[in-house]
Amino acid sequence: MVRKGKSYDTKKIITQVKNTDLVEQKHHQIVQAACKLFSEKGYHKTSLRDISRESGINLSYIYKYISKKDDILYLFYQYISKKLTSFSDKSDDPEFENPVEELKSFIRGVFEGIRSIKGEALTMYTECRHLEKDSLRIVLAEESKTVQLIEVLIRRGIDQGYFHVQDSFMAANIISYMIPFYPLRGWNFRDQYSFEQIVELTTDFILNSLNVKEEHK
Amino acid sequence: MVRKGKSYDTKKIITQVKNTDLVEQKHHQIVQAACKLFSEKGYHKTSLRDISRESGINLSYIYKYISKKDDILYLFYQYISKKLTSFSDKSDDPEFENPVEELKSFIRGVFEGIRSIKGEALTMYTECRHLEKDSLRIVLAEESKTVQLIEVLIRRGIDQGYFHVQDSFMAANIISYMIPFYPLRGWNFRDQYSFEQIVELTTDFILNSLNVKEEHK
Amino acid sequence: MVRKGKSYDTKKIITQVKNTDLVEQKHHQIVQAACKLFSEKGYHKTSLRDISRESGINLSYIYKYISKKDDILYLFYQYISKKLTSFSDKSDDPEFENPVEELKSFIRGVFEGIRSIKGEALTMYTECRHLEKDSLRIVLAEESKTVQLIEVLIRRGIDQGYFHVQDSFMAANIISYMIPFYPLRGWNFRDQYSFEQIVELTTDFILNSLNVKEEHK
Amino acid sequence: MVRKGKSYDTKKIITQVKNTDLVEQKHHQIVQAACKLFSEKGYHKTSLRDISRESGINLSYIYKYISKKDDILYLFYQYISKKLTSFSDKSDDPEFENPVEELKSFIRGVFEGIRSIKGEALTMYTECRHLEKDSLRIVLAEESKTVQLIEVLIRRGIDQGYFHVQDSFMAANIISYMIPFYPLRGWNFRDQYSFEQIVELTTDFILNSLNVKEEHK
DNA sequence: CATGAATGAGCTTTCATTCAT
DNA sequence: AATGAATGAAAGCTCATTCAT
Repeated sequence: MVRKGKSYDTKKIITQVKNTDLVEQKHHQIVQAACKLFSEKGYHKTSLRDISRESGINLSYIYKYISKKDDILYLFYQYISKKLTSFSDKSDDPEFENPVEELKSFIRGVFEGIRSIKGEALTMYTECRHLEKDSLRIVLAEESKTVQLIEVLIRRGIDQGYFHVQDSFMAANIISYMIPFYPLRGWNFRDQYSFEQIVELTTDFILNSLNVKEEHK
Repeated sequence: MVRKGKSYDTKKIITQVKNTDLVEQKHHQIVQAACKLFSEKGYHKTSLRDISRESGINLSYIYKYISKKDDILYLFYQYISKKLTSFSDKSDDPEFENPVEELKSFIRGVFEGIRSIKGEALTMYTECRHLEKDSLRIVLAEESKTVQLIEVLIRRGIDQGYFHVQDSFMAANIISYMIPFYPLRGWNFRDQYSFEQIVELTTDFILNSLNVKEEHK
Repeated sequence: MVRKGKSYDTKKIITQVKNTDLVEQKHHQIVQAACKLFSEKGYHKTSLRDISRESGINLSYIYKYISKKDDILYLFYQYISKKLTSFSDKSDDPEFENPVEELKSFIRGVFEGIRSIKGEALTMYTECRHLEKDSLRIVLAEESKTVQLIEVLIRRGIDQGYFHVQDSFMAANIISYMIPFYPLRGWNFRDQYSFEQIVELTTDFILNSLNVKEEHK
Repeated sequence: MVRKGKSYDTKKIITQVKNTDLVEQKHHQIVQAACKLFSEKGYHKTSLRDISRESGINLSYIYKYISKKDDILYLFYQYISKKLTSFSDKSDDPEFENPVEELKSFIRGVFEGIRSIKGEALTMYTECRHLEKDSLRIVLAEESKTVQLIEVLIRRGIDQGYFHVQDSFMAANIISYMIPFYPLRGWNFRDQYSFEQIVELTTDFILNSLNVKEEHK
């Protein structure tokens, strides 16, 4: 039951500079600065002057590569989204023994990935409501894709008799919602568990919820 | 294993007016306005002028009851926190048949509660990082209390043989993390499931994860 | 043939301060500054900082009394318009011997008036195209009124046999167009004629154009 | 009484490129763009970027042909001035029956001419005060020439007994001031008169003011 | 001859906050 | 207790202009 088949377009940011390579490079510089600053003080408290200073690009010149501040937030999201997607996209990986293994690998992958960008991830989940309508839709669509990916995996697991759940789509939603658990809730237990333990416990929690038999874990 | 024994102090907001009743009343007015405005446009885009207008309290006069804008964010959190706590605090409820029933009732309670303040809840989870260090610590401590509450419940369930989990504290953390699932992720499925269904499916997911036997559900 | 009977509304400038007297006083201060600065360097080259400095009103505070820079241009026009109207409005004057005398008095009145605000008058005729649509309409309507006033005078003159022209409305337009002749073209002859001479010669020119007989002049 | 014998120098715009033909060609391109843009939004609201885009000349490259933005305004004036002059310069025309006919033809000529460049004409009269001192002097000198031309015509008419005025120079000034009557005041009657009517009525007005006898009109 | 990269200065506007009454 | 007047600082954005190739 894979729902939603919308086309997930990417919004093009209007730049005055045509040279695509350059644009990409500058955008990268800007995003790097944004990552740091947004993580430190959030989107609203980060001024374009801050970004200019941090990125080393002259304030007015930044406007050759974006057309408004909001574009930077979107750029930031694009960048983080891509990273997140790369963590969960294991299409090129070796075949898995079974869906349980695959899910475990998936969870570990995204947890490790998201841990590597902890600050940014927090920012991401925290500032997304300030995206413009357009950008927000695109970002959410991206998230939707992850949910679909998980659902496919779950359905396969169900078909093969490993998972037992009432509703694969809702399960997928919940699991995808678990992804930023570590950066968002870490503060409450980070000093009591190692990262390894957290992954393990969370994975166990999820597998249980999918009614995976003990012997398949 | 109930960890953390910190004293959860409440930060006193420095006011120029001493009459406690009055302070409380004005704070209430301010928070009411804040709730509406923060939900609409977020903390940063809400100006004190907006709050003054919405609350009907003269702009300068507001400063008799707070000392900086951040105080209002904190006030807002205090208010929402209390609401959230009230949803989960069932100490005065009738005895439950068993921990499973109790957990189910708890989940339903908080889901319904949080649904009733959807806008504010979203704001809460989204703007909390902009609290000042002090305020943030207090708010997080409040959250911690909920986790503890859940953990107690889980441990009771384990003792009575209903739940089977490796680590009750982590389980409690995850479950508490699930609380704002509905307002935060609703956008992806709100049009496909009724609220009832969502509660049911989520509950089922959680009970599974706690290895509740089918006959006890 | 008095055409155009539109209602000439005045646009209210949106201020945050309610006290009408104060608003009027501050507006006056602002306009005084604007008069000077606009005359010196025109509307666009005058910054709000300039106006703040010149008027002695704090930059941000100015915005309590206007809502955008354009408002100041409009305020300036209102002010000058009123002055101009006062020059041409001789309704309270003693009865004139005949329309010729009345016209002569009118011309002298506006010439003297406009001369007294020379700098501003120039600015007025020069920057009006930068008014917003709304404001422009109002200002032009004001001008229209002057034309009507003149037309009435001419028609009376025609009826009484003093003037002889094909089209009173067009004549009125031309005469009204002559009003800023002195400030706009003065540069070409100001050093060769006294103000008196200019008034006299222009008046003569106009009376001729209306075919006033030599004995009536 | 032809006064003013100043030498009407043309200000040379300092260009980095020496090739005169090229300079002229580029200047032409620039002016074409300026005409359009100034008419649309005025001098100050037109940026060099706009001009670059409209003219198709690279922004930095424009600076090889001018040295500051003001130069473009001056270029614009030169261009329009030349056009205006061409409208009034009928030296190569067939001989006229008499000065009345000549004046009538002159008026019609400039009215038609100015009508053909209405937008630019309005801009011209509206933005001229923003010219730099130097440029302004030159432009005004150019206008002075027109006045002289008219004065010569009037004096001839006086000598031949067609016109009767006190002061030919002032009359010439007034008539020259009438030239932009149509573009500047058109808004007040353009929908009530045809262009033909306006020319006719204005001409009549002027002839009257010069005391031309009815039989000579 | 022609272009893209880059900059400094400045503009309008908004805001949190304080002062005086 | 309550209000209106007033301010300094900064934000987002645009522009004329220059540099380097």
